[in-house]
Amino acid sequence: MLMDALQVLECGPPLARRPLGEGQAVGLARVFKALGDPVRLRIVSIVAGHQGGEACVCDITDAFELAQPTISHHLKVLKDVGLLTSERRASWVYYRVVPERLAELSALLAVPAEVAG
Amino acid sequence: MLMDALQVLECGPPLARRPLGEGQAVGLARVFKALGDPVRLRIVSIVAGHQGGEACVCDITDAFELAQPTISHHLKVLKDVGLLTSERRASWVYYRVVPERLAELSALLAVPAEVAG
DNA sequence: GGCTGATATCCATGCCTGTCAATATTGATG
DNA sequence: CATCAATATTGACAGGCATGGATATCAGCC
Repeated sequence: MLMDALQVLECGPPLARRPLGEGQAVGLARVFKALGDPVRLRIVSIVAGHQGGEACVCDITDAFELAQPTISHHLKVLKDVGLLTSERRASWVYYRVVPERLAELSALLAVPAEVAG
Repeated sequence: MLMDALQVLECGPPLARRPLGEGQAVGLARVFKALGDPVRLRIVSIVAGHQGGEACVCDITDAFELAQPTISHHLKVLKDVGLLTSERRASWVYYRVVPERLAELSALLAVPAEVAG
């Protein structure tokens, strides 16, 4: 489902080199849209910066004044686009970021010399 | 309005170093949300990759099968978050990307060693 | 000043989404 | 098995957003 976008990015040139195809744009837009919410951005930040590179849902929930289902919803969105993975250990579920995914986006937005002047 | 997010990013560490504050997250989320649409993503790509680093609205409109007001709307969104600038020359309006803005996002998503393992 | 082409704004509409209450699921523990 | 804590799912609702038609603005031209 998202694999194609991932594929495209891994060997793809940055944004400016050639116009994005519609399919690639759809896949990428989903990932950016997932980051396009303040709560989700903070979640990624919290998880990425947490001890051991992982955080359990309770850690995240405590950082917001939002209902637990809301946090769960946001986690699902981030997981669906491949930005987070989850692993259950005992009663707790631990989330961690997918560094490759962030790296792809970072590379895509890296400004090539032609444009940067 | 968006200057604060810009400010924050310019000297800020990447996502994982410390949890994003709510205000920063709101500003950044707006930019990511602007990129969270396939049409807008392609627009940025087209403008960035266009001859001379700029494209007029007609160039962009021709690349889609969307009504002109729709393209105009997307351009406004991208401009409002600081990803594009526009300049009127004669009858045409030319848009260009703001490289610093892309660079900020790219840097923010760059994966630090702790997380990349 | 009128006319024409390029772009922006306004308005309406249908769809998407963030939020939460209620409920279900899952795992540990007694 | 009953219970409790942690997390996910469901359903509903309000606000937001992408789209396009109609219209306005703006620049060049006759």
